[in-house]
Amino acid sequence: MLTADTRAVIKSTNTSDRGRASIKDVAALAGCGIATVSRVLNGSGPTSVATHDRVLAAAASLDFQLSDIGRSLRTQRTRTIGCVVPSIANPVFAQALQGLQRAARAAGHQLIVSGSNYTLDQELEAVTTLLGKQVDGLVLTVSDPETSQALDLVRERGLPHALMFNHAPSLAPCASVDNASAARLVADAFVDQGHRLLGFLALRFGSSDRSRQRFEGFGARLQEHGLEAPVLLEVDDEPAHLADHLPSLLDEHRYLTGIFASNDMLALAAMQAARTLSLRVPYDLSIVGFDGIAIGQMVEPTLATVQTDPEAMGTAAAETVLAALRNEQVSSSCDQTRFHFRPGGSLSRCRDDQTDSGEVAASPLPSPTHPREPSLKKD
Amino acid sequence: MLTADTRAVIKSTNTSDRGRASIKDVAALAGCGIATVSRVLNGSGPTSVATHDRVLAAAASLDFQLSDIGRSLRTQRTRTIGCVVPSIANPVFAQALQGLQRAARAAGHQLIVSGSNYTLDQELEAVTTLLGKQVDGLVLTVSDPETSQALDLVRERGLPHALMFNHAPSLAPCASVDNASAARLVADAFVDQGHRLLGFLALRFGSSDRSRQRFEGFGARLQEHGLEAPVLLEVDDEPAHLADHLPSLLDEHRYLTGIFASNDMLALAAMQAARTLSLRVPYDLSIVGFDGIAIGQMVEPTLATVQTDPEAMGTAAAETVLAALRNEQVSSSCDQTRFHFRPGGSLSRCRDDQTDSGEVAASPLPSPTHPREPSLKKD
DNA sequence: CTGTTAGCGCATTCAC
DNA sequence: GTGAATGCGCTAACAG
Repeated sequence: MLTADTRAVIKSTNTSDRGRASIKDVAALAGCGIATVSRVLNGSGPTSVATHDRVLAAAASLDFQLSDIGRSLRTQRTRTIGCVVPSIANPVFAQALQGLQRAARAAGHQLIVSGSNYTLDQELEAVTTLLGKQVDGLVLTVSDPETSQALDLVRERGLPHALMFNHAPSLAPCASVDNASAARLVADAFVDQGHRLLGFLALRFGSSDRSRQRFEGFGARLQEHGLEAPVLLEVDDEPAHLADHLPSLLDEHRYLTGIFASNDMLALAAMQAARTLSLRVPYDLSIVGFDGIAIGQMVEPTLATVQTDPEAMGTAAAETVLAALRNEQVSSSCDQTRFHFRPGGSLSRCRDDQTDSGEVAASPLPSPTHPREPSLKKD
Repeated sequence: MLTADTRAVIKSTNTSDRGRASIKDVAALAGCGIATVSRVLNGSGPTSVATHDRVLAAAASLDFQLSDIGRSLRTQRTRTIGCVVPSIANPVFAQALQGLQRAARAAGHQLIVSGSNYTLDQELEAVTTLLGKQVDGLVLTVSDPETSQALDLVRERGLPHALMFNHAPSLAPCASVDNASAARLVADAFVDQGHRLLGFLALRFGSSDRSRQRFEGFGARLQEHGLEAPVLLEVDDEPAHLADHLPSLLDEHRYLTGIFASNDMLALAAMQAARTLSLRVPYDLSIVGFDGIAIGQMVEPTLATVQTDPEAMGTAAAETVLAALRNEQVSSSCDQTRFHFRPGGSLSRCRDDQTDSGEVAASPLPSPTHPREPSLKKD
């Protein structure tokens, strides 16, 4: 009969040779079978305290860790959730990822993140790769749920999934805001301030359902106010080129008194572009964004925007797929996150305002003639 | 001898029953061995066009995809790189992730991202989990390379790795900027503008080597200019609570004319806090940041800062571990990314400046008395 | 050119 | 309580 010590000598095949220790090494060192090691380390099944301790000691001395890929192959679960968003660099998605991460981690899952750079092929490629990696679930923000091959693929596979930011309850569970309704609030805000000539600024309008929904809500509400549809200002270049193109775009539309930007990053970029043109925000041009990212409140003037809760969307999306992984029934297929219009210094009364009915003229309204500069230069 | 069709009937065990098809199903459908399927799908080894096509057809009809976990178990490689950063929500890390992602993807690798929330235990936990997942390599930004258990663990395991933002060439390959030298530039900039009473603002100073290196470079250079060491303003709360604590912190130190913030996010938050206190930036308080994130250029006044290239750091870190994965020799153990001081509206001449030597007094310097409010309210 | 075989590390059934 | 045996999906030898 072999003592534990003797066996310990006999093994020595795997551990030191190459890479990390395997469960066999631990079993050999502890003088037991691999099944026991598995049971101890997983806390499954009964074990005597004696062996329990021996296994733990052995594992510690080898600083052994069960291999996830071995387990995954066996259990067909990876404890991993895939996530693809248009851009990690956009704070709005970064915040959502934060929420996702927290929820996933709390449930013992890791996140594999992929960025699609707002393109359809990278979107599909990312999902394909993720499927190959056998993620247990998927959280996506796609360019357009109605036509997304990526989403189709996931649905075919029957993998637990949820959309973030996208709103398409009939296609997939989603965590989003009601973009159209939110955009209507923006229209109201502009109209309240006497604006009539408005533009809608979007990045790659054609490939973002969110942009379109916001545009439509905005336009529809404007028409209800008896105004014309907003002018669509589209930038479909690389986000990096924004600084180049935005100023000329704004310059071509100087007659506009207000611009609703499809998201806060764009709105901020527009504010910067306006400065380039010596247009003063909000006096010469009012700007409203969408999302409510933190930096919007740090700039001067502060950015008027639709305040949403990206982190909550991430959390909600995560909960949806986590619930599905636990085989729970998902109650609502659609998590509508709260939102509200958040006033800010970037939106003020229109200088061309002609309305005499002072009913809504409660906000501080600068006289038609303005001082040459609001702050930086002295006169 | 069985025809392909007959065999196709015989299988039917796995495919439709449960989950996805396996390589066996494809082999059966194509009427060949699994090895051939593997060869065709991987483009390894020779295959006749005939079987090649049959396999492809079979795979397509089952919409089969090779399982990464099967492959990983066999090859002991996961084509996956783990990454842990303090916070996904900080744009500086988001940008770095962007660079990382691009490089990793180009090399056929995925990224598993984890946030440590600037805490040591989450840092260690994240790395442990990542090791369990058998990532091929690791890219980290740790709180302090000298003492990080997480980094120790990785080094013990002998896994290819690289640090981002951290600068500790003796411990691990790293992609960073020379924080101390960069901070000296900031000191010069402040002194050039006649500032003498300066503060250094940091978040969790004790647990960030980057903060400390910047503080030291800043302080050392100030002393070379014959000035006192900067006052250390430390915020060690949750980043979310910044808005609460920062104003009172600044209020306690009204005598300071300039503040060097450890990073741009903090600097932006400080600018916001200053507004809360009706302190005008830069006239009442000059602020300089560090990193050079894009939003810094979108705010008004623009943020003076040290311009770095986070994306390049991500790329460099990725290249380092990718090279190691290809068994290439890493040339330099340390990739110093370029940086430069970037002037901005948030830093102006000190109003208390007593120097008569008007040599550098080129910047527009407002008179000691200012209008009551900069912009938003009318008087 | 192609099929058979042997594990990779693990969880799990089934005896003991 | 515990161990031996099986197979998850795949790639790499090795025969043929």
